Formats: sequence, C-alpha cells, structure tokens
Amino acid sequence: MELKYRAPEGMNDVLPESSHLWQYVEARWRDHCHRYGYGEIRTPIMESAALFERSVGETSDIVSKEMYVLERGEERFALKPEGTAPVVRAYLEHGLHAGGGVQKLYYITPFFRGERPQKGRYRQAHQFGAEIIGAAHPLADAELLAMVMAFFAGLGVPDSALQLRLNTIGCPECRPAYRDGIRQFGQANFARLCSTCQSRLERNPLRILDCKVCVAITADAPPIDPYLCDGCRTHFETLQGLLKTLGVGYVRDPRLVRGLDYYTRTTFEVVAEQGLGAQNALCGGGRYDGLVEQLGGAPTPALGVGIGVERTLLVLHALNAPLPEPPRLDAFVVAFGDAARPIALQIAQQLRMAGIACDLDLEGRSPKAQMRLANRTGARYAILLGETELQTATATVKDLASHEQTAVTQAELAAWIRQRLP
RNA sequence: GGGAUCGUAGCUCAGUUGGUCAGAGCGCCUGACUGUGGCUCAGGAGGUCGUGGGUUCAAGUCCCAUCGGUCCCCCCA
Repeated sequence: MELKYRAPEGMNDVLPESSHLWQYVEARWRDHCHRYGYGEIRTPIMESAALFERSVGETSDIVSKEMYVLERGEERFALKPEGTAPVVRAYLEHGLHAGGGVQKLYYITPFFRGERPQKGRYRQAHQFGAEIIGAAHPLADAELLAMVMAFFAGLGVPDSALQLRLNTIGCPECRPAYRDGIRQFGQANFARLCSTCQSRLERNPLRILDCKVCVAITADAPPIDPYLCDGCRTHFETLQGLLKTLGVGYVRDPRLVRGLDYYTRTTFEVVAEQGLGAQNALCGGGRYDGLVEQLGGAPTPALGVGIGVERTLLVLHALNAPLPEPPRLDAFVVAFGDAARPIALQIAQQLRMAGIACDLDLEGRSPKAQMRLANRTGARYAILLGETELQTATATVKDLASHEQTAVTQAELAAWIRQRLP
C-alpha cells in the first residue's frame, strides 16, 4: 500500500507493544543515576548551531556532514547531534558552578545525525547521558565507568557480553607532540592509507587510528604512552588502579581516539559481543577538561558518557535479558443490553478513580464482542452488568482465568477487586 | 556520500520457464450460543501485486526509472 505520509527516514515510531520497554529502561536509568547522586537536566531539542561547531569540532563528521541545521531569520540552530555540549552550555548559563564543587547531571535525550540508517543506527536516536563537571581526579573517571557497567549488569547484561575499552589521548600539553608523531608516521606510509585518512592527516591525524580500512597499516603506529605528560600518565595509571580496586574489567585500546574534538585524557566505549550487527558500540564517552573553558567558562575539568537507548534495547533482546510484560488491564466492564451501558461507564469510572485499570467497549458492541475484548485485553476480571444486576445494584464478577463468577454489590466492587489484585 | 538486497491483504508470506495468479495462515467482523471470552465449525470484509513507463497477443512474474524498507561501507550511540 502506498502511504501518503511516513516517518522521516531513519526515524521511528515507538508503539504501545514496545513503549513499555522504553519506559522500563528509562526508569532504570533514572533510578541508577539518582543512586549515584545525579540530578536530571533537560535541555532544548536544538541549540545554536555554533555551539556544536565550536565544541564538537568543525572537522568532525558530526558537524561537517551530519547535523540538521534549521535557519530562522538570522539565527542558525541545529537539532542536537550529541548531549554533552548542551549540558555544558546550560551549566554555564545557569551558573551551576557558582556553588563550587562537582555537578553531576544526567539526562535522557533524542539526538539527530543525518547518516544512512542501519541496524542500531538511526537519524533520530536516543541516549542516556551522565556528566560530571568539576572533577579532575581519576576517582570521577572510575566512578563513572563503574556506574555504566553496573547499569548494564542491573539490566541483566553480564560482563561477559560486554567489553569496556579504555584509552587516554593526552591533553593539550602532550598531545601535540603525539599528533606530530602520528602525522609523521602517516606521511611515511602515505601511499598505503585510504583517501579519507590521507586527508585526515592534515586536519585530524589521530583519527587515522580508528579507521577500520587502515587497521593493517596503523597497527604499527607509535603508541601514545611515551608521549604522555606526567599529569596524563599519572591520571591514567591511577584510573587503572581504581578500576582494579572496583573490579571493573577493561581492555586497553590504543586506537580509541573518538570522533569529537573536545575529548582529553580518558576515552572509553563499551561494545557488545552480539545483537547489534555492525554498530556494536553501546556506549561511549570520556573526559573533556577543556570544553567548559572553550565555551566561555573558567577552566573546569569534566567527563561524561552517552549510552545508546536503541542499542541497549537490541542487546537486551539479543541476550534474552528479563524484560517486563506490557501493562494489562485489571478489569473489563461488559454491558449486556443498552440499558446497562451508562451504568457500565459509570462503574468503570469509579473503578478507575479507585486505582483499578479497566476499560469498556465504546462502540455499543454485542455482549459476545465485549467478552472477546475482555479476553483479548488480558484483563483479570470481566465485570458483567445486565438486567438482573441493574435491578439488584450488583455486578457479576467473572474471573477470566478460572471462569468463576461472583455476585458483588456495586458499592463494594472496587474494594472487592483491589483486595484480590497483586 | 558509496554499495547490496527486498517491496503481493492489518501481519507473516505462497505465487513454477510471463498465459484463471490475485492466494494461504494469522488477525479482524458476523453467526452457531435471543445475557458471557479463550477451543471448534460456517460465513464475511480487506489488495489497482510500492509508483511510473516500456517489451509482449498476454506481466506480481521480463526491462528501465523512481519512491520506500532493510542491511553493509564510512562514522558513531
């Protein structure tokens, strides 16, 4: 069938048959973050385009070719392509640094990137995010990583199904020397690099390290370790010690440089062994010690993480993790005969006000059709109302599983049902 | 941006080398049971075979284009 209108490419509707799963993981994320002392922040769906251009980086794929830009008069906006920059912007705008100390902010947000959709990658996707602003110590890095792994574990994803990859990419003090080293390495192997990496060599040489086309070549690239300044080396070593203390397993991945310009020192991602197809990164993040200052604030260390909601759900399904059932009705009110319909509506309303989830036919359908509806909704009880019940101000309550029927006065109906619900 | 693949009823799909090919199952509706579901049985509604051209006596079935879906590269959540 040809449809006149469809959802935009790469953007999805979440229907009632699966929206309860979203509600489930969202609730888990909120609870989890509260447990670690975070407060929720909600920022607009779009921001000044310049915010992303300056923070994420003009040369990044995200800004250079994937951002949805809207223009209105003189103003240029962008649908947020990631979650961190808006949070930092809000942090500065509302003076959240004023009280001193560390700000821990979490969020659930859609984000938009104009890429070709594929399994686990959409143009509108959603992420769980957490940012720690104002903490320089590796304690913060360690806590964040432990929190992420615990989140997945809490959802029933065993550590064995995941891999935490960890790296450090230095800081403005030591990274330039490493960048030069990589650039020299790249120039020495220039002819063998793919065309995109050849152009990357000028603008963003570190990116050749995570190019999958050039892995064979860059396997011999120099590691960053000898280039790290004392501060970065100590930070990374301390972090690794803390992870060991916490029992958080990880693998060092020297190629993990990430695509956003604002990262410093720690970078990490969590990949899933199965269930995601080619887009197996469930989560990514790192430290961005220069971003707050770059956006106009005082020098402020910070770090954060983004977890893909769609990808998380894919993994939960692939691993057969425990998932909640869609909510069911407690009762379905059935009217036998037109005279009973207004009473049915009234009783349904009373039950609802008493906290009982119930529904009834709104089309004036036959008793049999109403019973079919009652059965299909999975309701535990059918509340039958006919001539007899109306005359005696009662209702016949039928347990749809046991077929047992009981006469209950209409006045006691809500209490009678509530008593029997789990 | 490049590539592969698919596109037949609400859903999952059959449809041989082009010639009753417009079908099945599930779902939905009605009835068998004039006030009662799940099982069974009997009926029924629903598709210009994504769209537009072309080849042919004849096209879901071949060709071209186009629009979608899915997946992959790139990159990322």
